[in-house]
Amino acid sequence: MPKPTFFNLPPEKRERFIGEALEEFARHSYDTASVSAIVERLGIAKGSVYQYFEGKSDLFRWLVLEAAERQQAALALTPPPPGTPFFERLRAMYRTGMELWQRAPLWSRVRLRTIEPTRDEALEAFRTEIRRMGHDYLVEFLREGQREGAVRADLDVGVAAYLVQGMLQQGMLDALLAQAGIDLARLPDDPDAAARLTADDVVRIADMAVEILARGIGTGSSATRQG
Amino acid sequence: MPKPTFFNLPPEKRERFIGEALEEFARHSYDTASVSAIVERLGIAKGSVYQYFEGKSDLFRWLVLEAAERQQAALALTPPPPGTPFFERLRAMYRTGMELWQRAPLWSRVRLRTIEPTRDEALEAFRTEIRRMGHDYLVEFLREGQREGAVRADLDVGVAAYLVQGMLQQGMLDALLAQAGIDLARLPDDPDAAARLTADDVVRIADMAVEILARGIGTGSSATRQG
Amino acid sequence: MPKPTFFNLPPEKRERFIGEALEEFARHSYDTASVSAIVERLGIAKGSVYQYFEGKSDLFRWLVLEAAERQQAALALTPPPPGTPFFERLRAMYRTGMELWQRAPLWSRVRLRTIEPTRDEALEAFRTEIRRMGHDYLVEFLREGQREGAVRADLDVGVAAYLVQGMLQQGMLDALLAQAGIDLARLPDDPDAAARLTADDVVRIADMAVEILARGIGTGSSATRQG
Amino acid sequence: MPKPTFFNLPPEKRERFIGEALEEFARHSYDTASVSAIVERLGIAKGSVYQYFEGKSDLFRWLVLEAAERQQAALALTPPPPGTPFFERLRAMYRTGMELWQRAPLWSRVRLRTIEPTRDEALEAFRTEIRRMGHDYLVEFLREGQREGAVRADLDVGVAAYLVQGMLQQGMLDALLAQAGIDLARLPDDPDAAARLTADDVVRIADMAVEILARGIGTGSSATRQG
DNA sequence: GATGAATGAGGGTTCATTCAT
DNA sequence: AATGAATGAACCCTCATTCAT
Repeated sequence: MPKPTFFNLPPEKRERFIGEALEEFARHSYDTASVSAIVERLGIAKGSVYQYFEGKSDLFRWLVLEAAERQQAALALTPPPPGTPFFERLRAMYRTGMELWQRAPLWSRVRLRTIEPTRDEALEAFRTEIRRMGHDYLVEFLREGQREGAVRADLDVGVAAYLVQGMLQQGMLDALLAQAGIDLARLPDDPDAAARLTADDVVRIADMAVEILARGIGTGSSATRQG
Repeated sequence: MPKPTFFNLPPEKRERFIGEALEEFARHSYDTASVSAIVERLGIAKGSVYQYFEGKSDLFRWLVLEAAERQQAALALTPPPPGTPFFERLRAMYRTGMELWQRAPLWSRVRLRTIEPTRDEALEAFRTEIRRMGHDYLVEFLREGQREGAVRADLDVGVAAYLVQGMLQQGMLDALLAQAGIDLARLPDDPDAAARLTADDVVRIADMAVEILARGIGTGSSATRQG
Repeated sequence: MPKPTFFNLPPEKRERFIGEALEEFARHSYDTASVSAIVERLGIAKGSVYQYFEGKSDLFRWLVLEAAERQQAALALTPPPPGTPFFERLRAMYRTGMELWQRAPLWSRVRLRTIEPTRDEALEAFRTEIRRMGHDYLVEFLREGQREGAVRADLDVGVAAYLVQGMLQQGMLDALLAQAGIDLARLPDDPDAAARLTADDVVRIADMAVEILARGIGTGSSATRQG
Repeated sequence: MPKPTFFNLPPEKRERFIGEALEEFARHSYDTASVSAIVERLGIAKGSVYQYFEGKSDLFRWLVLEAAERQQAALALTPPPPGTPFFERLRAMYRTGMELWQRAPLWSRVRLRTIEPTRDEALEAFRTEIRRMGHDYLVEFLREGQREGAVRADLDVGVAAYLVQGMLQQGMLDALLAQAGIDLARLPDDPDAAARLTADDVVRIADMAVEILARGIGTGSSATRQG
């Protein structure tokens, strides 16, 4: 976690720091990201980073957690009204997720850095924990769908959660990037690329994914219709 | 591509070399993999690597292409008989893919290294090309399904291919690893972990994925039933 | 020397400061001791150290001198009655010294830091001076012994002083630590280790050293008998 | 331990390397010695050090062990004839030790670096082991003296060994340095200072130490006479 | 064909000290 | 009087690559 120093920074300076750190870790994996590169772009002394954070891994951890929190906050902003059918809730969730990708692609990218293993053994525990939380959340969500009769009761939700997550994480990301005509590696070079996607593109892709899932794991009793 | 020297190597020596290089790139991303580590384990001179290959990226490229070829070869070994329904062909394809994971997890792991961007700019073109090929292949496969009336005609196969690939690449991999009780990062430490999966486990997961897809993107006219 | 600020400090705060600084320099040599570590444990600002002292070396110098003064004060507390034979005075001196080790091992440890050379050239003059004083004191003490007929008259006290000091400084320290079952490096981690020595242990070791010296450099005219 | 690379080095280059490394670790404690300083003086690349040794601590360990071996070898060169009285053997031992100090003061200095604790936790085990061996050797030597009737039977040799070692290690060293008119810290700056000591000086100091010990711990039955 | 010593830029991290607040 | 952010040099170590042998 950041040292108090970090929060005492003038907001403008802190934002600049976050911006550059975010970009570095969005652009490169944890291992290949470089503290030196960050401070060079910022034009500050290398030692300063260690006034703000315990070290590279501390900075990384904070960015990832912050990214997760911002995602949570965005999802919590527009909660579906009570009684919304399961797959509608899923659709809303992923539309929101994709809008986030558009508005803050770097944060979303860093959020997904937890997928990749690291050479830093101490980070692996953190990574595993974050991943487990994501999986558990999805399992519980699918179980709700089963209780509501929307998801097939015979589905092994433990396994299904991985498949669904794969489609919604890597799959939708790749689809979006292809639509925007940009490669994952180039995204931080051109963070506005995501913003150039039309709302229609985003909605269409999210809806396609949800429809496939609705048919694929749904009972069919509450057929989902596209907007 | 390897220099002639590499192919002139005594087969046993070449195999040893491949084995260690494979393990290094399975264990670590391109950027974090270490040529030094490979030669150290092999007990050969560092310069030898540069007798066999142009350099690190050349070695990586060859391993990835070799992995792809071995996968192709395995798929070509048991071609489905003419007339096999579309989703049966998909199921066979992914069962085979997963059996490959069990038999040769390191090759499969290296094959997927192309998902990750790299700091080596020169490699990015290669990576993009490989990925495009994988995507194109899947798009064409889905189009076949549409022509056969097995896949919904209104599906945007360009987008769907990404979703399907996400589910079948990251999703099935995660599901398999969870079943084997091992983390992706630990896989090369324990290459036998994959082998400990029962054939039943593998079949069950592959079939679940294919069933979800059959319902999700299929027309329902040729419903797939599990064995 | 400390700035006036240091002496204006509330006594409790000053004591805390001394305690942590003492521990740091007891635990580590001058060069490897860390000002940062001290302020971190104290929870005060780094700049404060520079309000109290000129810098790291100034702080170190003061601690060493203070340690020497406290040792002097302890020795002066129980002066041997006039007429006490030479080796009895020596014995009393070293018993007291060892009791000090028990009561205040950290101060004693810092006192001996002057044995070790330093990278800080400016400190070397101070270190040499302190060492010279210790040596001169011992030389003078041995001369007294000669005048009293207790120490052999033909002894080159200049050289002998070094030998005696070696036995009594490094030798007795090592013996004591071995008795306490602790290594010098671990002493500051467990300052109570010294306190666990019984008075008997201490007396026995001090007496053994003094007896060896009495026989070794004494005239034998006033044979020393152990209590 | 050094890598093979080190032993494959042209002898002249290897000697230069040893010389500079030796000087650095003679001049500074393990913690404050600097790999950078060594390579700078040698005019070689920093990476080269890591071709020869695993790292700083590996280099240090080797130097210390090498120093111990050279000392052993020197002692073994002139074994006392059978029947030599105990304190004569001790005297010979320490005369040899001091001649070594004269001929190779840097090696002797590095040998004693094991007295100082280190911040490198991994080194502490090595240091403790080396120290224990030295102590054990002296204890056994004193026991021999007891068996021969030369050392008082009632002496606690475990404790006495520490006292003797203190006198002979720190004490004789300080005496020698004072005689040579040089400080321990300045020794590596002027390695010839030791060589300027006359043989008489050395013999006189060693003999004085042995005589003190002979009287101090001896039975007096085989009185030692000075040459 | 094989070697392996040499390179030197780059990695993350620690530190005592300064100085504007 | 106290703060604590900023500095920047120094630390040890790793790496892919080269090239004379």
